[in-house]
Amino acid sequence: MISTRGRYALRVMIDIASNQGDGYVPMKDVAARQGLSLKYLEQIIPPLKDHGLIKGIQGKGGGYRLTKKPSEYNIGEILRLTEKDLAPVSCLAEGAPECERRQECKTVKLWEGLEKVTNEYLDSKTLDELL
Amino acid sequence: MISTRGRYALRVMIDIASNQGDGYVPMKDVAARQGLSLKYLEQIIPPLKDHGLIKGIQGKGGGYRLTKKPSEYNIGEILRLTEKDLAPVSCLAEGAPECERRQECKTVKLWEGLEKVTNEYLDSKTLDELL
DNA sequence: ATAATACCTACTATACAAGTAGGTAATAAG
DNA sequence: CTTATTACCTACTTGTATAGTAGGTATTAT
Repeated sequence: MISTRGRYALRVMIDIASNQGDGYVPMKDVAARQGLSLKYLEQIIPPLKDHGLIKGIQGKGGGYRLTKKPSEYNIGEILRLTEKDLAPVSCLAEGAPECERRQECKTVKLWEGLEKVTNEYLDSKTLDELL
Repeated sequence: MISTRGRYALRVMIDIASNQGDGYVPMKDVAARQGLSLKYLEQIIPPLKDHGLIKGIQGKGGGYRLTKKPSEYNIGEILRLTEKDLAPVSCLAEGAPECERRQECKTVKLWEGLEKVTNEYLDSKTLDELL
């Protein structure tokens, strides 16, 4: 299940896209408009910045803006960066210990298929479709 | 993310299908073969019985067996019964309070689409495909 | 100099997942 | 008809992750 981290990140991206104009959008304003905790958003945002999806500028008049056109973001990349893991089961999660039963496991292909289907769906949707 | 409840339920169904022959399979044996806690499985199984997916018989020589052919079970129904909820976000979960932002929410259609995609995938797979 | 912003790290409360525990009721076999 | 074996039932426990709160520092426009 998608947690608040991923859901809020998406709302932040939508909010920035809707309000950036040709300037920068302060997270304080995003938090107020979206009814979310500024302090919590500050913890969610960093991976989006570190991977170049948004650009942040400090100081008065600063804030964030998108680095690409909304149509160039797919939802999957936003969620994969902000959500712990998009894997449908823990044994497919990144950094999960190799399962002893992997060889004889009758269900692993099912889960891999499910992971593929969800990622394909999320990668097929772009940010501008949500505006 | 699919929890142990759903994953174990699936393994139980596979195990019963593989071992029932023309008799009944004790959960004790399933637990031993699968390396799972009997006591925990006993908590997971009831909804499968209550909805007629399996039939239980008490007493010596008792156990469980399937009520249909493996090809007649789809994975989605097994998971929906044993997993708390298959909804991708909490606001789409059963019994969730109506979201105030529902009207203005830009993301709800995305989540509904994701839910549809995952359910369609899981409903398209049958138990016999896992044997 | 000041106010506003991003940026950083530690801590906390709560809920839930994943079991453990200790029984009772039913039934086949000896 | 006693015993062993099974399903079936309900309460309790423990560890971990989520969803924050809290208190700062660094940077920059005015």
